[in-house]
Amino acid sequence: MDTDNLPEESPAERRRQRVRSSILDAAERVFSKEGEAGLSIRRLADEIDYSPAAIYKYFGSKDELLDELKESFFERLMSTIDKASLTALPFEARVRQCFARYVETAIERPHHYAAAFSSVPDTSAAHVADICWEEFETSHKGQAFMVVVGLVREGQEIGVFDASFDPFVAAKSLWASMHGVALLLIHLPGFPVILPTPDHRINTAAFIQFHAGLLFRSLCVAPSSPELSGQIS
Amino acid sequence: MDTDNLPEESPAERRRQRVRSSILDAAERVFSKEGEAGLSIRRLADEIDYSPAAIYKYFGSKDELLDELKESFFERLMSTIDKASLTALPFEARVRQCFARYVETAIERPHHYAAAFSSVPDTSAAHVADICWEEFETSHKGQAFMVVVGLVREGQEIGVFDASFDPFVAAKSLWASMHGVALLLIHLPGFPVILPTPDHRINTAAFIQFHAGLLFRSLCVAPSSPELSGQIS
DNA sequence: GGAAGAAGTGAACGGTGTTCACTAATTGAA
DNA sequence: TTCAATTAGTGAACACCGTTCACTTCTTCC
Repeated sequence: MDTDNLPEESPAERRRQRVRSSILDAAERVFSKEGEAGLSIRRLADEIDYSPAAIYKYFGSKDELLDELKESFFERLMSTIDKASLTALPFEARVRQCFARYVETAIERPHHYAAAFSSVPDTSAAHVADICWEEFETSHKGQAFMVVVGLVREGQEIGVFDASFDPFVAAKSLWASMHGVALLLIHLPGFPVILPTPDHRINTAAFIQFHAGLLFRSLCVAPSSPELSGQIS
Repeated sequence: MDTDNLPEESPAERRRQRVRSSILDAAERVFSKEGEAGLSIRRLADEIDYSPAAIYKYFGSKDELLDELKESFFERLMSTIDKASLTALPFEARVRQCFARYVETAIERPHHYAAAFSSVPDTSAAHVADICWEEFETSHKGQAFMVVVGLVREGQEIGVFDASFDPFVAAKSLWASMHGVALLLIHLPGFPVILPTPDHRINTAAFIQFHAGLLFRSLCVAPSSPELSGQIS
């Protein structure tokens, strides 16, 4: 039992992994193109020439299969932002890079990103408080978040960002903003170009850069008028 | 034909409207609580003591029914932001109010808001360019957007906001940010409180205000260092 | 009163996720 | 090598879904 998670090299196990991968590959292929709507167990079975019931020997349910797809996408998203944060660029360029790469990666696979944030938990009970930090911190989501926290802290240390902001809260704001841009571009892709006159039309990449500029700006040391800062009460 | 949209007062018509409303009411009730997942035609039929087929005498399809739910929610959302923009508050307070009321209204009905932005159009073809401004401008979404554009313009006119920003692009940024905060609060409601130490915990309302402050700040006249501004290339 | 039309229904079609008894293949030990 | 034990894979079924359609029943209007 102790050796369960080691890579068993028995032919049976390798065969099993191969079939499992072929299911995931087919799922990835269909999901990328058509999203959750186009992905059914029966179609997946068709695609890999197995019976629908066979899939259940490899995945407990459709949701479990989908979760695996989403999780591996999150891994990619996390590694994207992590890599961008480790470049040798000057601070502002690095922050903008992180933002841009995150949004670009998100809209590259719109169905994945949208589906990853599609569940609406009921906020009725005290259940909300159950979500604990430990659980979050070890997830890919959490790791990506910590990268953003790190950037805020760095900006504060070098005196570019306002040190009065709580880095966690500021990072949350930054993330919410990235999230919003990514989802707006995914759900309303025509939006960046449907402005009234050609003069106002800008493309997606330029908009991402513009927004990154605004975000950076919002955290910088305070402009002259101090009453504008949004402090936590 | 010209009088089609006038309220016909024949008893038959009134009866018809009553049944139609009862369907929508039941749908609203179920959808608010359980979202799209819990709402089926058969269940709706059960709830109002009709057969499933009867629903199709009133709505062409389930999607059509859902669209009506979403549309009326958008109407409420639009009127919320519109009303907030017309208060007699000073400029900054008014902007913050608009932001806060938008996000609050969104998370009040999480399923509605999430569903309203759930379709992922394929960005493959030139189809994207088809979305035209006229169509957008007359929608509730478009009207809400124009309110934000108006606020940006006002800020620029009174010299609080940086006049070099294109109001449409800036408004789009603002909206993306509001959108992101709303969706983050909907999909990860535990997020605002899952910070590592109690010191960093803030509640939802405080976070919304904090973010509003950041947003306002990001549009204000430039801080001393001019290279920080995010201009459109 | 009787024709025309609208309201409402039950049964069916093709689709979905999932289960389960079943067979066929593979494995490991005697 | 043989044989029991385990695993892989299947087809049929269940309970649900959105939707359609022939059909009846009720209402409206001439």
